[in-house]
Amino acid sequence: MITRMSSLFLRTLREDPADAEVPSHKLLVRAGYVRRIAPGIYSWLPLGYRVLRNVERVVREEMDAIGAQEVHFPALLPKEPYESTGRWTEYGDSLFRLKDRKKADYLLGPTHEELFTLMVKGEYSSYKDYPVILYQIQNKYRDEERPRAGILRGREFVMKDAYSFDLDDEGLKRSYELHREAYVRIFDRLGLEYHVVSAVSGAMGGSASEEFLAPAEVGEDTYVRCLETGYAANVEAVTTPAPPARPIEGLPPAEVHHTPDTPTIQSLVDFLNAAELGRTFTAADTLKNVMVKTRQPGSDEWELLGVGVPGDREVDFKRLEASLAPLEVALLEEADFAANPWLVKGYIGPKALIDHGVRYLVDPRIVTGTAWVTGADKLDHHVIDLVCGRDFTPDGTIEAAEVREGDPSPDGGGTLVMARGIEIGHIFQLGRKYADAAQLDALGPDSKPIRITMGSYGIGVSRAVAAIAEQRHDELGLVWPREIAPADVHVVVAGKDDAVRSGAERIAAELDAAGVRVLLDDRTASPGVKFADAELIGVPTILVVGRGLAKGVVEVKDRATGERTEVAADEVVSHLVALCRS
RNA sequence: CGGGACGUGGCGCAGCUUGGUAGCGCACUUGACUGGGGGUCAAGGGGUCGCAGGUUCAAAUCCUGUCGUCCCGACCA
Repeated sequence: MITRMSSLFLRTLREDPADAEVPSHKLLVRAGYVRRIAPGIYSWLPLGYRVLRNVERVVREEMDAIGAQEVHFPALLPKEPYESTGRWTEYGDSLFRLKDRKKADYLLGPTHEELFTLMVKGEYSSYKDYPVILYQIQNKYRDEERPRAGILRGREFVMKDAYSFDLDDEGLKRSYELHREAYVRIFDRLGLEYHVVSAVSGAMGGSASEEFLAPAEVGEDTYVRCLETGYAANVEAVTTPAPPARPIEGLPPAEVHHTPDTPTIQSLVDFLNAAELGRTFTAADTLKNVMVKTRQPGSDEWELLGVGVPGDREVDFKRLEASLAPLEVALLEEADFAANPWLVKGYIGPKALIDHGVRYLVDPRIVTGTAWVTGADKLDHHVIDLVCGRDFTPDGTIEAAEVREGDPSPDGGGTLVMARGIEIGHIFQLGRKYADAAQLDALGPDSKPIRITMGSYGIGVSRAVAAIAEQRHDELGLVWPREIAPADVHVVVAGKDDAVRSGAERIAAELDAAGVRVLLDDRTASPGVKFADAELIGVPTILVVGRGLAKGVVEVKDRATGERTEVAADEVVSHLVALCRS
C-alpha cells in the first residue's frame, strides 16, 4: 500500500515539546508518532501505531515459533484473584483501583499472573495437558508515582507477558530457555543493542531471573558487566564476594577513643590520622552503620534494622530494597531517633543495636576476624579494633553497599564496568507462588496431584519502541530499523513539474506492486520541508525524485549513514526491492 | 511524599517587576511569487491569560486559596 503524505494524518513539529526531556520522547512527539493525553498516557497516531504494531508482530512471530499461544484478558479485573496472592495489598499505590456502581472493587491489570493461572486451572487438569505456554499483548496499568520520559515509563503501556506451566523444575528450565532464545531473536530483529543480565525478581517473587537491558543514557537501570568473564548483572543483583574469615587470636583488643566532633566518616578518618596512634586509617577501615526501618506491605508497624557497610561505600538504597523485598524500607526520621534515644546519630555501633535486639545485617566483606573502627554508641566516641566474631556478631549479611566500577567480578574473573540501560525484557522462573495461591494442580499418572511450576516472561512492547528511538536517532530525527519502520521507502517528490510528479508516482506504484511499503511525499510543500520531514520520520531509505529525472536518474539516500547514491530511474525499483529484502 | 519550576490561541514562548486596547515565532486559511534543504511578500482566522475568591474605576499583571503539569530523589516492562 502507498501511504500518501498529502492525506496522511500527520503533523510534524518544528520545536521540541516543552514537557519532553529525553530524545525518544522529543522525537516521537515531533515526528507525529504519539501525543500526550495525560501524565504517562499517550495516544498513538498512524505512523507511531504502525511502528508499535510492527514490534508486536515481531514479538508474536517469535512467541508463536516457540509454541506459545496467544490469549487476551480484560484490562479491567476483579479484585479477588489479586487478593488471593496478596498483591491487592502488596502492589500498594501503584495499582489503579476503581469501584463499580455496586461498590465492588476492581483494578486495571498491572500484570496478569493471577488470571493466567486461573485460566489454566479452569481448563486443564491432567498431566497429559502440560506443558503449555500462553501469552498476551495487552495494555497494562500502573499508577506510577512519577511517570517520566514519555513512552519509556508510562502509566498505561503495552506489554507482552507470557507464562509457562510445567510439571517439574526441568520442564520450567526448558521453558525458560525457550523464552530466552526467543527473546534474543526478538531483540535482534528489533535492531536493539542489549545485554542479558542477572536480575532480582522483585515484586513478582520467584527465583532465577534475567533482564534484557538496552544500553541508553536515559536508562533507569544500572548494571555491571565483566568484560573478561562475561558476567553481567543488574546492580541490584550483584553479589559481593566475601573474603575468607581470619583468625581472631592475637588481634589487639577493642579500644574506645574520644573522637570529638567526628559524625562523618571523613571527619573520623582525619581525626584518627592526626591522633598519632601509630598507624594510618582509611575510610575502608571504618564500619558505617545506617539505620533504616522496614515493614510488611500493608502493615503499619515499622521495625528497626541496622545495616553495616564499609565506611568508604555508600548504602545503595535500591540494592537495599531489592535485598529486603518484599519488605518496605524507609530511612529513619527525626521522630524515630527521638523514640530511641540510645541511637546516637553519627556514633552508632553494633553493640547498641545488638543490645537492644535490633536486627543487624552487614556487608559480606565484614567477616569474622576483620577489625573495624566504628561508633561507640556515645557522642564523640568511636571504638577501634572492634573485631567481627569476637566483639560483635551480626545477624547476617546483606547486599546493600554500592557497587563501583572496578570492583572485582563476583565470579572471580576480572573487574566490573558499569552502564545504564532500559529494561526491555525480563524473564524469570516464578516457581509455585501463583500455582500455590490458586492451587493449580495436574492429576499425575499415579492419580496424585502435581503442583504446577510457572515461568513469567515480559517484554515492554511500547517501551521497546521508545528504546529503539533512544538508541537509533541523530540530530535530524529518528532512524528506524527496517523491520519495524513505518515504511521501507520514503519517496520525496522534489519538484513541481508534471514529469517529476508522474515519474515519482510511477516508481511508487511499481515499488508497491513489488511488495515494498512506500511512504510517498506528494505534498506541494517545498523540498526543504520534505527533506526535513523525511529525516525526522526516519524511514530507512529515502528516494528523492527530482531534477535528476530529466537525465534519467534518481537519488537513493540511506537514512542511517546519510550516504547518497544516484541510480538510473528505470533500475531503481529493482535496486530498492533488493535493498529492502537484504 | 520531600525539593524546584511552570500554567497566556493547536505547539513553543514574551508580556507580570511598575495594573489601563493580549503579543511574537511555528502551524493553519487565501492570493502572488518561489520550487534540491524548514523560501518570500501580502491579507486573514483562532486565546473569557488553569480555576475560585479578593483588592481596584480597571487585573494576564497585585493578594489569598485551589487545581494541574513538568523536573530532581524512593517503585517497575
